[in-house]
Amino acid sequence: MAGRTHYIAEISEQNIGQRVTVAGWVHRRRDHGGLIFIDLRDRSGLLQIVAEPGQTDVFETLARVRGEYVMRVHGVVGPRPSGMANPELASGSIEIRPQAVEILAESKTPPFMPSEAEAVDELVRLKYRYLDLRRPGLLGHFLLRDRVLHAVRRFFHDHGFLDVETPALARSTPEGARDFLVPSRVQAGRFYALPQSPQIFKQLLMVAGFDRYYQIAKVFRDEDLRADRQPEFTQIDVEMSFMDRDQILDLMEAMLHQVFQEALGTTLEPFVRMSWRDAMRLYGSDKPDLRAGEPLCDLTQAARTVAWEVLATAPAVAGVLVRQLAPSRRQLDGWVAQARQLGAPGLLWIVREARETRSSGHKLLGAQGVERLADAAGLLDGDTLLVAAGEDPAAFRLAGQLRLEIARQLDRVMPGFKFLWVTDFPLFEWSDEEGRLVSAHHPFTMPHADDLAILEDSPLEVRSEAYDVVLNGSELASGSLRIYQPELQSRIFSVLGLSAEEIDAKFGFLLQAFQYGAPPHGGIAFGLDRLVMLMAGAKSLRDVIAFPKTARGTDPLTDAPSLVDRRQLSELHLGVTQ
RNA sequence: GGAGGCGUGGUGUAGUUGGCCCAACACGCAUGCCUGUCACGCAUGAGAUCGCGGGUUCGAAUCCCGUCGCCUCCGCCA
Repeated sequence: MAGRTHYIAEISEQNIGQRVTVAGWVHRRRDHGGLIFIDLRDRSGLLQIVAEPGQTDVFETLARVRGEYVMRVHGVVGPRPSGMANPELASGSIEIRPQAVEILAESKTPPFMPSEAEAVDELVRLKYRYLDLRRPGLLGHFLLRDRVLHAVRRFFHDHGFLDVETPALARSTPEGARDFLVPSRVQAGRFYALPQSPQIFKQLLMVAGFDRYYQIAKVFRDEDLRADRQPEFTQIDVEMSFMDRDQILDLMEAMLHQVFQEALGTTLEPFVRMSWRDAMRLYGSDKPDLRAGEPLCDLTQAARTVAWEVLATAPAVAGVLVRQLAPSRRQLDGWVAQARQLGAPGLLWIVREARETRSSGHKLLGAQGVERLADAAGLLDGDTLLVAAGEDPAAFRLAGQLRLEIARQLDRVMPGFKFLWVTDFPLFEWSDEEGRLVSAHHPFTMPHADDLAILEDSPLEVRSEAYDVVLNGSELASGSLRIYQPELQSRIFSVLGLSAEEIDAKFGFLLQAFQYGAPPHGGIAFGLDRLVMLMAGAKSLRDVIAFPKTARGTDPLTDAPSLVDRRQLSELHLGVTQ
């Protein structure tokens, strides 16, 4: 007896009467003394093995088997006795009557059983990640991840994209996230950086005339972690030449449609497209969650005419609509408290009911002012309006956060996948920390053609040809058309306040490349892990990465990062301070 | 860097207004019984000095100080 004839999921009632050999782990055993049931598990599923005492050697072997032992079972597929089928199990109507069994490996009692629920502390699960990954639920995420990657690769290959690898040992670039550094042994005192993205290389590939590039690229950012941020993660990195923005958006959207169709069997709706400005006005966020109900109301104009000066003179007044609820006073107070916690000075509420309109603003605005705001928001009987006033983006951001929080509280977030494109991001933003303008996306982003004239005079007004894919309130991809004219690139650098020497030292090679015939080009990068996480309905990136890091950046399984010995350090010309 | 939550047998939790707790329950584990279970059942048993260090007290899982670890969020993430 060797190998196996079937994966468990391949065995069905069609195989009744056949001899099969299966191999896997003991998921669970039920020992009745005179009768032993074993649920055998392989990657594909579960199957019941029944041992009766008649065949002594088989029975005795199965009697000493324990959870997570590895076994091979050779036997005949049989139907279960009538009334004994288990509808919970795909193989619930059949079982295997073993003729020979082998224990291939014993197992110590595991710290937790893969057959048990998710309730085990995550630190323990990470320390025994190989056991955790045996859990059918977690395994399922990786089966999905594989299908997604396969669909992605097929799409790009079929559309003429070349899969090209770019260096993992690259040059440190200024701007952006903190780099992971790798010391050079050969070049004393010098460092490589692990790529935050293959950005510069893929642009050089466009200069090289590769025309269409993609890569499933591992990238690294040395920043603090979150449930949806790991220090190393995987991007679907894409770049293409001679395409305008809408052609790129169309093609990338087609890619996602195909991936969802093939990996999940889900047909997506066409993606909404929205400018950054509209996204901020309508949702108070550059990554709106379209599942969380209606957009915000812009009440700034309506508020101009009310009696209360604070509202009338506020640069921005934003309203959150909560339809058909009749909230309790306690609920309303809770939202006000929440708004305060988010940094708002206050929050006004208006509840329109058939007989009267309740509001916390009657004293300040008068009944007329309350009605005016309610009308402007389109408030119907039974609806509630929350009003936040403040600085221009701030009031909308706050209202946007409240919109989300309340939708979650009321369990009103719709299921499904709501995609949108957000376009026309600002080219620059002000950095308080650095006291200068910085690129909102990256310094190679193409400015909007209509705004080139104000590049130097009103840089903060300049829109860019940058675009994001947003899925369910989460940034899934980010990209842009790139600058391909060296002169324009120099203008951008100088608006960013980089000196000629700095530019030459940091980006000289790129600018030089652009002097040898750079095609117009643009691209995008998708967060693969985030995509799989959202598709799987997982709460954390850790659930879709085989060997993830903890929130403090450690790996409890291998105990990385670790100390290294003095000799390794001295070879690298390094000393550790402190 | 900041805020919050958590830390008690292998696992999940209870106990946290100090003494009734050298710690309870469930799962798991061991042994025995059990021929149709599928979270099998029944019985018996082993297993934790309560993250770690210090302090207060006649007495600390429980109070105080410090520290470590995990999780979430803010900052940060071109």
